[in-house]
Amino acid sequence: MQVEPMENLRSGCDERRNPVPDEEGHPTPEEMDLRTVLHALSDPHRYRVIARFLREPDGTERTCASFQLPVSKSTTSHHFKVMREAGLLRMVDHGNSRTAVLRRAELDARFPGLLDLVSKG
Amino acid sequence: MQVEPMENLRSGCDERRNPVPDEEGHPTPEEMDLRTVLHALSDPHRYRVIARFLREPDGTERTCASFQLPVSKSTTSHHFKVMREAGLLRMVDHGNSRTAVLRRAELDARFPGLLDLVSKG
DNA sequence: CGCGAGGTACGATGCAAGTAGAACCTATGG
DNA sequence: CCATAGGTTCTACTTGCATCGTACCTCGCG
Repeated sequence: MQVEPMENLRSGCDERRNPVPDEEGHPTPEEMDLRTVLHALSDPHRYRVIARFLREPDGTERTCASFQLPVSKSTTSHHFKVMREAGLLRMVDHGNSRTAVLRRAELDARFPGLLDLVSKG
Repeated sequence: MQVEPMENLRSGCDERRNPVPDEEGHPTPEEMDLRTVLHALSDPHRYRVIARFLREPDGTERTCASFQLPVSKSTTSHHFKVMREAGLLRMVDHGNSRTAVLRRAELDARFPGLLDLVSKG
């Protein structure tokens, strides 16, 4: 149950098994709303997830369960849905499980400095 | 009975810079918490107030009522209290009324880039 | 001196959001 | 082929928060 890096580097049209990312509720950078992102980050559990992603190399994939949030499985899923719909995370289907990836480059381009604030926290 | 007679600090009505931040519940930059600030900004009304401040010259003072938020007087006061306690605004006593000032320089130093995001919004 | 304007404090209320349990889904692996 | 792991969805509960009305405060001004 360890985290495999998998080297999922989104270079150009890198698509694993998920041809259309937007169909799963991922907003494009233009669709991202700052207030929605701020609200997503204002929750302690979600903030912690993003902060932890920021301490790891770019492109790191992690399962929702690997964060071991002190909440139930369904609540964890809810929080990841909020972050996904805000544009913070991208969910990648891996068959058996799904992993989350911080949309770092897109967020840095859309909201410059925001992730830096979180990483400095 | 419920109102503590805090010492009256205004020796001059046109006193702009308040040298003592903590007396009225203003956090120091070190006391500011990013999550608290993000939560304060995630509300549409509060976001609008900050965004409007950012369109005006630095140091601009405005009364709470001047924003004409589509909410009641007590709700407006509540929102300004949230922003004040988060560190976004500084309330300045002017005897008859009070004005709010965006703590721009302090926020820029404490959370670099945050206000820029709001102004680009 | 009382009145009004601008704000704050408090209690109540209604809705949004966090939370959990249970049922369900999908792919992997024995 | 079923058991299991990891996630999602549904429903329900509960907490938090925005909202409002009311009461009250503090000036400044008739």
